[in-house]
Amino acid sequence: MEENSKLNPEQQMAVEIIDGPILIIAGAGSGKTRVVTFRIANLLNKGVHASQILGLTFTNKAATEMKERVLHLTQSAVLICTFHSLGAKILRESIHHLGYTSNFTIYDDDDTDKLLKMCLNDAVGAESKEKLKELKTLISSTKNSLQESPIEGGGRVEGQLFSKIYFQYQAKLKEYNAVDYDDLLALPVKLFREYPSLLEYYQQRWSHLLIDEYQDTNHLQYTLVNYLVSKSRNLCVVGDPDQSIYSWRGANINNILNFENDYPGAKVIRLDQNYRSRSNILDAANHLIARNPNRFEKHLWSARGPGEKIKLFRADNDKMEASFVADRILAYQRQCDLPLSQMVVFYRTNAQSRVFEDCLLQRRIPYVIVGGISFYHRREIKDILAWLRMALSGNDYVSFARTINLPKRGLGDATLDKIRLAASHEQCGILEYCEKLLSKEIVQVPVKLTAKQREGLEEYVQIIHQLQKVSQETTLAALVTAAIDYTRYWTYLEEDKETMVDRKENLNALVSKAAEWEQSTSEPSLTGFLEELSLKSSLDEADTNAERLSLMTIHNGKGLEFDAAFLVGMEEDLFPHINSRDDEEGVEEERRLCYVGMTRAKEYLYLSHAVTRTIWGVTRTQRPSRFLREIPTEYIEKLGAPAPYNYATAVQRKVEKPQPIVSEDFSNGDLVFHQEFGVGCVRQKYDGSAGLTYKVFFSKSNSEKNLVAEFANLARL
DNA sequence: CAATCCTGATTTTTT
DNA sequence: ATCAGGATTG
Repeated sequence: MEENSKLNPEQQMAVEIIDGPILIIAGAGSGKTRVVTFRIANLLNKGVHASQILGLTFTNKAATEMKERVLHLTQSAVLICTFHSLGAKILRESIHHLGYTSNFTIYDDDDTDKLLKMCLNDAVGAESKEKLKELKTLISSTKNSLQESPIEGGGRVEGQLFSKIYFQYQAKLKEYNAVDYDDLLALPVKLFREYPSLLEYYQQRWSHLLIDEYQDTNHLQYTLVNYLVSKSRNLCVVGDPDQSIYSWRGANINNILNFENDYPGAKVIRLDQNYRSRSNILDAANHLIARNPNRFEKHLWSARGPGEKIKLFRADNDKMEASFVADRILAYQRQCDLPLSQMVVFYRTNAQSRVFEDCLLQRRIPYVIVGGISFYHRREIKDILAWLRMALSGNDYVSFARTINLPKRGLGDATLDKIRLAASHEQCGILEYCEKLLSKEIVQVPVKLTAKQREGLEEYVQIIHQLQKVSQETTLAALVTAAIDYTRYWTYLEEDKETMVDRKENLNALVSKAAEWEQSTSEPSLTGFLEELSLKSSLDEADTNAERLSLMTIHNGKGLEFDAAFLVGMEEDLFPHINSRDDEEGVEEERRLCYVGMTRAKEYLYLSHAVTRTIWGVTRTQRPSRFLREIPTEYIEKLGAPAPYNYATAVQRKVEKPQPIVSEDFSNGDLVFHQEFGVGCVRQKYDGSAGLTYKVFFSKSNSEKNLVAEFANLARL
């Protein structure tokens, strides 16, 4: 919809009621973002100061988008951020009350896993994967219950063991001056409880709150918000119970269902007009979701006309399903002028992407997998960041353990454990302990080191000192470069020739990001940079404008829309997933997930399933998903085996046997094909350390690779 | 302490 | 089929 076209009456109401609690039930495609933007503009018009408004979202992407739209409409900068970065902000200002310092580290899942493993090891001397997983959820549930003491677990982990580990885990976090993701929400709540004056300060600071995707809030987020608005009661929440798909992560759908009870006198506004989908698609989705017994009754409608029927395709096997989808996509692109960026393949599990990738590669259809491993979770990036964290605090044992043996310094697990325990006894930070140990200062529990180990540790401590010095006097980008240089990280990378070039590229990208970030921030600091990176996900990097087909899990599709959507693998035990099969609430959530997937489509929706599917090397016979039966047949058109699209087969034949060319005659701009990486574009030709090298951009991975000409295996297209 | 083989697990993952 | 982490070697 156009930015300045008229709001419908419900949208208008949602914009104009600015005081008191208000719940906006915003169905799929009902113009939610627009309403939120206009609402903020209206608040500003009515005299609310920009600094008093706080908007909360779940993803950085959503926050950035909303911030930009508000800026565009009103020229005002309003604080719109994720729940977790709000938590981080509050803690940076006030965490000293709880005995941490304000430059605390934020641990991601990787880091907390390592910490938890340590605790489990210390407690029972052994660890099992299953227990680890269970402990993780128990810890998270404890924090979500707002208890200081561990909750009862119903599983294999004994209460006493869990209790011990929980306290250990929490104590270690504090010792290392670190917080986990849950702490970013739980510790502010703790502050609000224990320091009423602090609470009052934050209540005054933000007089008007706005929460997006309220159906996905967990108890911590609910409580945090509840504290903040309990005085002003100016709370506007936006959400759709039918799109609640994160209960397995602790989201509580009751937060939105009980809103009127929690905030008496709340106004409820329903946005029922869908501006996105053709009514065949929307009505089909409505019928499906109506099967869920426990829900807020609502009925979305569309004025966009019926459009085409939903296409249902039954394939003999998973490979043929993928070929069908790929051929349809080519046809849409060439015959209907649909850009690839307006099409999407949705699947239930990540493992399903593989067969599609192969197929798209063969047909030279550029694609991108949205989600997956984030740039910031790559090993080399995490390594360098761990060095920087050490330079920052020196207490962070997890980062210490990550970096101490890079490259090998003869300090393995056994020695590390000794050092850790000794430092703990000594009651000093890990770096401080190492300094003492090396300077032969009296330590109560000295750790015996071999000459080689001592030398290694000396070198390590010296590097940290150098980095600390550099961090005082130079730019962030230079600091990151220094971290790479001083640690001789490139030498370390060269041990693995296979991955070396890519990893180096990634580190260069990290330096660029540091420089960029420094430019765009008013008060750049290492702490701030590290925080930004810990709170960033792979989704935030995805750029949806490029001319590429998107592949993603349905979970990752929430909030997006496409002209054509292909919902694949509609089979029992895959979707609904086998792990949800036996419990009614689980199936309901799967059904909501299906609803989310269907309502992403504007014009064309395809549902497909395969009769046999190869999973983990085993071929199984699959039954069609129950969801297919739950959609009335009047909206569906069954497709027979499709005539393969001629162009596609022609291209496929051509590409099936690309001639590996050992060649030095590519030039910038040449289109090439690589067996593994797919279609690419030559960006640069230069003399690398390993010989003549091409820098090629591959659309599949959305990344540049350096290929040594001799092994390039490229075919010109 | 490091290298190697082997076993076993593989839903979704906003932060 | 694949890959990460564990146990077992050197």
